[in-house]
Amino acid sequence: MSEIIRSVKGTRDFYPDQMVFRNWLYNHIRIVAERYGYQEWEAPILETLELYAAKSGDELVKEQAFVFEDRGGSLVALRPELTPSLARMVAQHRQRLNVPLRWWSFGPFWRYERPQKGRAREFFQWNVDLLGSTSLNADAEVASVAAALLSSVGLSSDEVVIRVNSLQLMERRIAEIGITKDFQPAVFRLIDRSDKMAESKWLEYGQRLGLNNGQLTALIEMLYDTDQWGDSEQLCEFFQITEYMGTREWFEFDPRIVRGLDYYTGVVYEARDKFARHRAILGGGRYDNLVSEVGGEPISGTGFAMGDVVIQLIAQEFEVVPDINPCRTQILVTLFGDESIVQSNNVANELRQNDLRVEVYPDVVKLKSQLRYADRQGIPIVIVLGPDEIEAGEVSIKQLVTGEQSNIPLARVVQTVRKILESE
RNA sequence: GUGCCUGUAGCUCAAUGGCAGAGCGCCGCACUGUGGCUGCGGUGGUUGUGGGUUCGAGUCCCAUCAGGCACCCCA
Repeated sequence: MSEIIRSVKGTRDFYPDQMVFRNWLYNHIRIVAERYGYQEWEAPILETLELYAAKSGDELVKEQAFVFEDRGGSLVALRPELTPSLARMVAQHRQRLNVPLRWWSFGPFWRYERPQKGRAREFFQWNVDLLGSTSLNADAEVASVAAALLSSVGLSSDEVVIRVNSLQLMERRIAEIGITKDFQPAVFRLIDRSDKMAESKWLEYGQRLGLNNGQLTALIEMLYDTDQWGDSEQLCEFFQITEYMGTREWFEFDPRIVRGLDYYTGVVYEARDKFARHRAILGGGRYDNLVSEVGGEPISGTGFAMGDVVIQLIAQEFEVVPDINPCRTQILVTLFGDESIVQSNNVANELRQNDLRVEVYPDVVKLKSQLRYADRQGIPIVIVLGPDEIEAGEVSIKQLVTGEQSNIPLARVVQTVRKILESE
């Protein structure tokens, strides 16, 4: 045998037993999103590079996008995020869309980075956005959808927190410290790293940026001031609304949250496990200018994205993922010989016409092997159909969990199987 | 792109520079028309690849490929 061709770095193979998690997550996502009135949508997986060029931040486009030339010579990118596509689609059909828009989407994304814990090059991402409202009700609602999902999958606010901040508040604070506006992006990055770097390194880094000791001291003091959200009307209102929405317990003010994407303009947040041992589970916030930047009429939006990788790590860590059998088959019909293939298929078809999920064993092999297969697949019922049963116009129904087995007339197969399945 | 760590059976991992092993899995038999459990037997390998040092390399050295982790960035 020649060597097995390798999969592409950073991609993951989803065997049936691994699809179970993704589908489980997707089901929770759909139910929660619909509960809040959000509609599912999807964008192309390929977009022109131009779409991302000025909107997503240099790093994401220049370093992390999968970019290539198509056969016609145009530069296209595998989408590294969804929000620019959202902005484009909204801009294209602004007039016919009934605002406010509440949209959600779940699909694959690609970023060319070194795979590591919580990060893959191909990943799935849930996006939730509300466009056409500048009210903090919208921010609080979208963030509450995030909280509702966390709750829905079985996590608690003791395990996961959504840390919230306001970019306006931060801008004000930074100005008060005497840092000019052009330093702001660099200082945001410095703030972002404050819990990652050792304090001495962090101070060094701050000095390199040109901050003096007084400014650094003031900055540190600000970063530890967990009560200052009271100075932000925006945040006061945000927290107040989450109270009304019944999700207040999930949120916490954190002055160190400044999101990396360039297009955020207002309230921002990210969810982490309580002790921040993993990467962010989800991140989001308000973006006021995005749609106008792709050439549309200005429309304000707020939304978040959640990747599938970190939430899986967290869900496994807190043991909230149920044990689901990837095999959904309810009944296996055995095959005894080439002569009895008619009878086996007749029984299977009758069951299928009654909405039951049925397999017929494809090969004439020992009954032992057929039963062992059913056992390993976790199929609860086996219908044994051999010469004796056929002769008598019966089938033999075996329940693998209890080992019980009985012969019944062919005409009563459906009702008997139904009864067994209902009693489980 | 930078740094650190790891590559041994299908899987998880052992093996002072000196005969490549265990558990699990898989296959068979006990039980030729009955799974799981048990007992017995069997299958398991170019030690990632290439080179070097050595009487002798899974082990040491170099290169290379792959994977993991961290940085960068971010879901």
